Amino acid sequence: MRQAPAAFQRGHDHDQCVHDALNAAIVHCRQEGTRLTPLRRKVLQAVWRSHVPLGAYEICDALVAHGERVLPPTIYRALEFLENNGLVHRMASRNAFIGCNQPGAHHHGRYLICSACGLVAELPAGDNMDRFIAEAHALNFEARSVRVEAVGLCAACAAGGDSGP
Amino acid sequence: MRQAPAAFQRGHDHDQCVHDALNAAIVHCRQEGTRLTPLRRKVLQAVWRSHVPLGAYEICDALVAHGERVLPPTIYRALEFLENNGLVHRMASRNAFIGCNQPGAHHHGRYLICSACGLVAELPAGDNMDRFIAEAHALNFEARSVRVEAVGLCAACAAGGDSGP
DNA sequence: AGACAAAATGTTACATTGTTGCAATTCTTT
DNA sequence: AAAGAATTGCAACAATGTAACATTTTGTCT
Ligand SMILES: [Zn+2]
Ligand SMILES: [Zn+2]
Ligand SMILES: [Zn+2]
Ligand SMILES: [Zn+2]
Repeated sequence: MRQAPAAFQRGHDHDQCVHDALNAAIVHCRQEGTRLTPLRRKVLQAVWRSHVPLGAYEICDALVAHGERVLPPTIYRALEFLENNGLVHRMASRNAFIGCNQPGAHHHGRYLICSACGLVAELPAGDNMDRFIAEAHALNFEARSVRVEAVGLCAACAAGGDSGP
Repeated sequence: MRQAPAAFQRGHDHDQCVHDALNAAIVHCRQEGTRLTPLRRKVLQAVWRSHVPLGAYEICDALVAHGERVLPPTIYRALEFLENNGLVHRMASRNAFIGCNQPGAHHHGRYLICSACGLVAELPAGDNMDRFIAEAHALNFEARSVRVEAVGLCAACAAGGDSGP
């Protein structure tokens, strides 16, 4: 069996996980010439601190808990920036946001969502995306972006495990 | 090129489309022993009248326009019933609902969503679903339901066409 | 440095979407 | 008919998302 995504590994070094994501974002924005301001960095950090997608108002609360007073419009604007720059993804089915582990603007997304603990892992794009796009094309539909969301149980929860980090 | 889904065929007999869907729902509920009450039937009809997904409040408005006074909680309950019985699907990315053309409780969903005219077509489950589930399984994730949403342009809109029904 | 323009953030007020709780009604079973 | 379950009506409310405008910060050009 292949290695489970980091989000599902209960023992993984999550501080490192967040740290690496922030560094990758800093590098990415420098390369693109976009501005990862302190506020945006804090929002991104809050999102990454959880492998369970966070809602906009939960991000507000998280920042307030860190002594930052930030209101919804500001959060939504920061999230808009982060999403446009491929640093977070919006999980529409949950009204919540998750950090992207493969920054770089627009790409198709494939997600595994545990219905028990809420953890979400993003998979790298696979060739079944291309097959689906080809299938749509045969129906005369030009697909620009494709999202696949699988809801089920992660290994820990399937094993009757406790809720995760 | 294969035949485009009915939702994307501007000339299709949409009255027939709605009529067939309602009949299929009636048969399905009779078989399952569930109750497609007048209210639920009206909600289902309102949803089917549009191949563009309707929000809950739009359904309210549609019913009011037909002389029915119905409030949100009632709509949401009817939609919950319809979704549980596989008669409508919720498009989370749009906070809206679309009729299912292949009733029968829980099945994976694959949708083509036109970003220009908003029309949505549901495709029958394909084998790329199975491949994806197998891939998830190899990562120790038990997928129970999978949704694929492709956003792009339908043939009419790609051709610079007008907005559709 | 000083002046200006652009971008980002703060703030208020509001719009939209979805839910809780309970009363009234309708359907089913005894 | 009487009791019990399911459905619907209704009022109030919670959660999510946005519009409009003021203020601050940042970058650029003299
Ligand atoms: Zn982590
Ligand atoms: Zn889990
Ligand atoms: Zn139709
Ligand atoms: Zn279209």
